[in-house]
Amino acid sequence: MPELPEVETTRRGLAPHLEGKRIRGVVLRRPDLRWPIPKEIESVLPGQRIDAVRRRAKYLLLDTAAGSALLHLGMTGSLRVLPASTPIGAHDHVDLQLSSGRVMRFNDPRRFGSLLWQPAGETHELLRALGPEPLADEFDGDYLFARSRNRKAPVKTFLMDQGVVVGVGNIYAAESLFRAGISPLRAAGKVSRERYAALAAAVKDILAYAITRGGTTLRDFISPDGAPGYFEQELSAYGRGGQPCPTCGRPLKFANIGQRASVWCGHCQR
DNA sequence: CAAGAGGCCTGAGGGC
DNA sequence: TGCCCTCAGGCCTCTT
Repeated sequence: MPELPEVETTRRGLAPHLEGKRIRGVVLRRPDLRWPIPKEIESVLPGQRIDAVRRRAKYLLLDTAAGSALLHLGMTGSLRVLPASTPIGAHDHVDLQLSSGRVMRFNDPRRFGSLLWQPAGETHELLRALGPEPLADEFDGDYLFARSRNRKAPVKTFLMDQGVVVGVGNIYAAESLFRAGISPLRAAGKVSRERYAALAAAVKDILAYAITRGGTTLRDFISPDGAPGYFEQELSAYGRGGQPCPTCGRPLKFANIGQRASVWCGHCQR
């Protein structure tokens, strides 16, 4: 499930294939993904040149002079750059035909992903309420401390709120809280400034490192070498419920928190 | 405003 | 071997 490192890895894989190329045509095999695909994708995008491939939160933005195509990978979305002759497979919903002769193909079995449009100079509604980027300087312990006062929701839920900070999903929330030694069940408003400093540092370290590993869950990758993500080999908590804590050896606890599967160490995380 | 629940969607995996 | 059920979960939207 793509979180920030996977989306960033995708962006880095796509950029050399897309930047400076022109979009020759768009093929939509369904009229909608999570939301209806806006008409501009077919009426405005063809003929545009892609000036840059950017990432904001878990969205990818393909910038053109007319505006930006917004892509979200949802749970199961993937983007690949392929020879135009590559046969269509199941769940291949969208093609962008490139002036290089290749196509960027959007595959998404569960269709939680989206393809949207943002006119030049405007910010799409869905991007407006997003919190800061976790790797930006403005995201730190003091910020988390200030935002969390009087919040009674579990700190894990708070950390996964995209209005608080973007890009941290279930995997990296579990790993960051483990690293910082904070119980995911603790009320967000009851975590000290010092411990939030440790948490912010853990989020930054883990996300940055996961990016260097190519993310956690990308398998069908778009780069020419087809490299998958390797970070899953280094997960301490996520998906390891019942197994020994890497630090103290006691069995890791497992429960749903905020309707999300959660794993933590009842001894090391308080 | 905050918090919790519902819903979207399909493949994987377990049980029988 | 094959069917059925449950689960996975980002994140928007609705309800309380």
